[in-house]
Amino acid sequence: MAQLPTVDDVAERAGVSRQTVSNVLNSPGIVREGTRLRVESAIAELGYRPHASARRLRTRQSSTIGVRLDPISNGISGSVLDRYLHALTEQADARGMRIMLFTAVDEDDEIRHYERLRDGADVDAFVLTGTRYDDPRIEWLARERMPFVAFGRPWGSAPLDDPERLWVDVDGQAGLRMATEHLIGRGHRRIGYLGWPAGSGTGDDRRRGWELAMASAFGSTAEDLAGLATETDEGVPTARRAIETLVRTRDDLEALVCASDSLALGAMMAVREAGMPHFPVFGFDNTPVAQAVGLSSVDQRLADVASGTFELLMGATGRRVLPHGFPAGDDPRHRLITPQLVVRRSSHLEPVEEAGGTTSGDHEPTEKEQST
Amino acid sequence: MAQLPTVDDVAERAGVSRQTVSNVLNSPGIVREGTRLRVESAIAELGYRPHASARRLRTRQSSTIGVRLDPISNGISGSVLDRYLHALTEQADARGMRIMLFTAVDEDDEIRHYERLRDGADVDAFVLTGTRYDDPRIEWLARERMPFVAFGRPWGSAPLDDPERLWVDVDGQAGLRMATEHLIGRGHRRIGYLGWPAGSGTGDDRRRGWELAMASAFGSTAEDLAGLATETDEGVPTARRAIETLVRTRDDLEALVCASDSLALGAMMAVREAGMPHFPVFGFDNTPVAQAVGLSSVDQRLADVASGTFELLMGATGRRVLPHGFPAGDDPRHRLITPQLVVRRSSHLEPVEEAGGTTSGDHEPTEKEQST
DNA sequence: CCGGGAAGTTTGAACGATCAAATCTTCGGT
DNA sequence: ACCGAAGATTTGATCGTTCAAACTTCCCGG
Repeated sequence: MAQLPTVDDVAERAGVSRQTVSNVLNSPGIVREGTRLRVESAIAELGYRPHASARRLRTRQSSTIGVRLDPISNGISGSVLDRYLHALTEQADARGMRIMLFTAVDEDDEIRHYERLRDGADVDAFVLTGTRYDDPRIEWLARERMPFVAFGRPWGSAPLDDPERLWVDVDGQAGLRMATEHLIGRGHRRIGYLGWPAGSGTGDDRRRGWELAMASAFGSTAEDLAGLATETDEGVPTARRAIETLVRTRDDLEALVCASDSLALGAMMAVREAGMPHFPVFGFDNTPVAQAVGLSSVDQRLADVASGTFELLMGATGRRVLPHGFPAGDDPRHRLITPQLVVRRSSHLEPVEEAGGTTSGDHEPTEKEQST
Repeated sequence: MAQLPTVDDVAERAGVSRQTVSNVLNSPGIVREGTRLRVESAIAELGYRPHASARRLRTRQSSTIGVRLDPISNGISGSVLDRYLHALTEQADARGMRIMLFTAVDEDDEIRHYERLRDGADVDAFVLTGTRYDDPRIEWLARERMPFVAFGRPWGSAPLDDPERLWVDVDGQAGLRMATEHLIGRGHRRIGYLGWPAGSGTGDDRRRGWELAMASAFGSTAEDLAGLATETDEGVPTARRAIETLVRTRDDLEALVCASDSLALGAMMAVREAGMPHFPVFGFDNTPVAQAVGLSSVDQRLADVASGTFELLMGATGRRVLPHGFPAGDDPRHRLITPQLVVRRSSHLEPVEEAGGTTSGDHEPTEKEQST
């Protein structure tokens, strides 16, 4: 073949005009059935495919969503973003959209990329990750009226239901509450919490889930809780040292829930070294590592997060990005996804037979689940 | 502003024609200096940015590279591809290129996506990962003369230096040889190998590195080596069981090198349970998990792999993708990257003080290195 | 002072699609 | 049968850029 076929080639073959071919593709409803079939078979015979750039130029839409790939995959939890990215890509495929990546060294650089990608009409919208208090990126996007959705609540000064700030997030509070209640159901009372220093919205929210579960089951006071909680920066070695200290000072501790799998992994290592190989530990994120080492965890349901992202961007079934600030109908401006417990060996008191198979190869959190 | 400025707006402001503005942007050399400066300041004043879709339509280039995001991030080693993707995105930025993602359920589906993305002029080239023996994707791309580079040698029937099959890979053989020699240098002799079943090009290549190191240091025969090697499918639990067996039958084993971090992690768990907390173990991939738990490993230098990918696609400094089968000049059609040892606690006999800091927060393999 | 060629710049067309408006068909109601 | 409106299809213009060729300007040697 000399050249790729165009709408004109298809039109000629089907004995209709350009525009009719275009209509068959974009608004099949307004074309008479006979014509439509004729055009469709011409398309099939010629193997015609619309030229994406030409369409984008004319429609002024790129059907592309920009995502920044963070500079450093942050330790073992970094895989959360990677899995989210994967789920996003699948959703994008289903909606006729594409995901374009870019990198940036810091937030200002990221904003410069926003400008460049917007002005070049490269992307219709952005998806943000790793949001923080009063994130300047969100401010910029809202001010410029650029469509976007943040993965992670925009904790900060603006109200969470601000219609200009769309977000999707995982209900970490519910997740930790579920994990804690699971342990309570297995008969534990003195359940500790290992989290990050106060001040990160995400971390504070997760801790609150543990606190609520403890308070509602045992009426624990703030003092009780403070004695059972430890805070440390993210990382396996830091968690390990923190728990080594904790188990020395609190030898009545029966179990532990953690704000992340990294922390939980460090904690697991510490309790095993301390001669308590079956001390129950719960992580958060359900990373591949948790799966590999048999760590119970809380799965973020990233597929649901991704489909929520697209619902906010494009409406329930829309094929194009909605203008900034105008989600379809009365849709709420956010999605809060309830995560799912994944119970593995690490949260059982008794040793688990080594037969294996229960934790190998599986990827979906189906081993044993408990919702809400 | 009502509308984004176009070349015409810039041209009017600078008192020149469209095409001159275009020339300033694309071939500054042919424009007289005075004119160029005038146009450049008009561009700056108006904040003009070329419209990417219009340019792509006219030039018939998308300046975009397609990458398939694998359906399942394969366990803890999945992060290798994620980090490669990140390195690719950075390189792309530097070359004025973009990375577009797509997903596919299998190889045939992936090929259908190739067709769609090519015919829609969405991408100029593809980057393949996870290649296997006689990979049908490579055959299709070569037959269709679509530019591409594979990360991973196209092990199989075609010769490795086939000019139609460009590839970049990490020299796994050198990596395992380095790891083995490092252990030999520390005085070990009976060094075992834990790898995958024979038949995967990558696995066989890595094993060969261990064999060569052993043979050249101790003159080990094939029989000696067979007794020291174990094979199992990828995965932490499988590795753990395999090593539990191995240490029972070979109580003279002194150290272990593995084909992946997953295997190494399982091995570490097994030897620790067996009461040998300081048994030296080496992994491969330098995943975040290895870093987190202090596992010595072999780093793939993914930044070098990514820049090699772009050198093959676009030439040393080119700004556009080269046609299929015609790399610039006499460049070899491939890049074989030598990996780098990252030595951590897991390969030391003596316990390491718990002070930490040596393995926390770092990301680059700088803790202690040894090249070739 | 003119011819010729290189260097610099402009003009018209094209890339492949969709939008907006014009034209042609179909069909029901009187 | 005829009219009008709704339905279906076609035509002309346009999105913003670069290509190819035409045109201008400039410089130099004869």
